Amino acid sequence: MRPESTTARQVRPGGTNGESFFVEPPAAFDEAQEVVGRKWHLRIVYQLLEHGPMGFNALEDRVVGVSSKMLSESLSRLEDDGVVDRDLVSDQPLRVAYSLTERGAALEPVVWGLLRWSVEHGPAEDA
Amino acid sequence: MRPESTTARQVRPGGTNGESFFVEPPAAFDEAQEVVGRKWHLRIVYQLLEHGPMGFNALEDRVVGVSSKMLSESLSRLEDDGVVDRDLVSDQPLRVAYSLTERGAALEPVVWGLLRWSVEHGPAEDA
DNA sequence: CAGCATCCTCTTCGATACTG
DNA sequence: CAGTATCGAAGAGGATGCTG
Repeated sequence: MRPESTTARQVRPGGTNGESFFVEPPAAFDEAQEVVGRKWHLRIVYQLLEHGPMGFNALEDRVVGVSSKMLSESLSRLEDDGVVDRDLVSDQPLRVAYSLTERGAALEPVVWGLLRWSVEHGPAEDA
Repeated sequence: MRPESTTARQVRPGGTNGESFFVEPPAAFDEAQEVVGRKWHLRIVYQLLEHGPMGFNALEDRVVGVSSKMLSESLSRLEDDGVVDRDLVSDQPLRVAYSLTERGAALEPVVWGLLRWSVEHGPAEDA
């Protein structure tokens, strides 16, 4: 499960885990949280993974509880982050299609991992 | 990669994905985000995964940038969420050890998945 | 259909200082 | 060593209403 074969950048400084104190790559967590830490992002990605490209209102229907403002804002951010693509389908009537980029689609294992975790290791019953 | 064999609860209502519009389980995302959505949680879990149980100050040193206040607050939450355990090691001098619960350790694939994703599908160069 | 503008509130996080 | 108290700034997110 460990990313032994990293391509772009490295997670670990070296192969060995000596006494010499190495730290996590803070930037990696920041990037991850930009996507995974915001309330609607993961839910949007999930819907696009499951059902493929769709329009604004289709998303609004499927992403339970989202308002048009939050959906719009989230989609803009996800676009900026290179996770979703927005394509103009037609002008009259106005129709757009949101889809996942390659970067976005690459989130699939993460989304499923998270869902699996929630399902299999439910909330702590005690508190 | 899909959670075909769920034990506790179900992600999908049925086996079939008909026209009849099913939605994601909102609660699952909420739980996930309680852990993954807060700034320090994932970084703390990461350190405990990598280095095993450790004390408060060891964590403070390893989790780059965290203050004692945020670390304390985060650990309390993670304890409440059943992700980390706090064990009193000795009274004089005061020593505690934080470790992952089973639920916490089960986050390993998610943490690695997220890190892999950041590393392999780096930030969008364009914007 | 596919959004944006405003306003408002609640939470999160950081800085700083202090305690058993 | 292992935390807590207090303060303040920033941002996320919701409600509502309007636009091309």
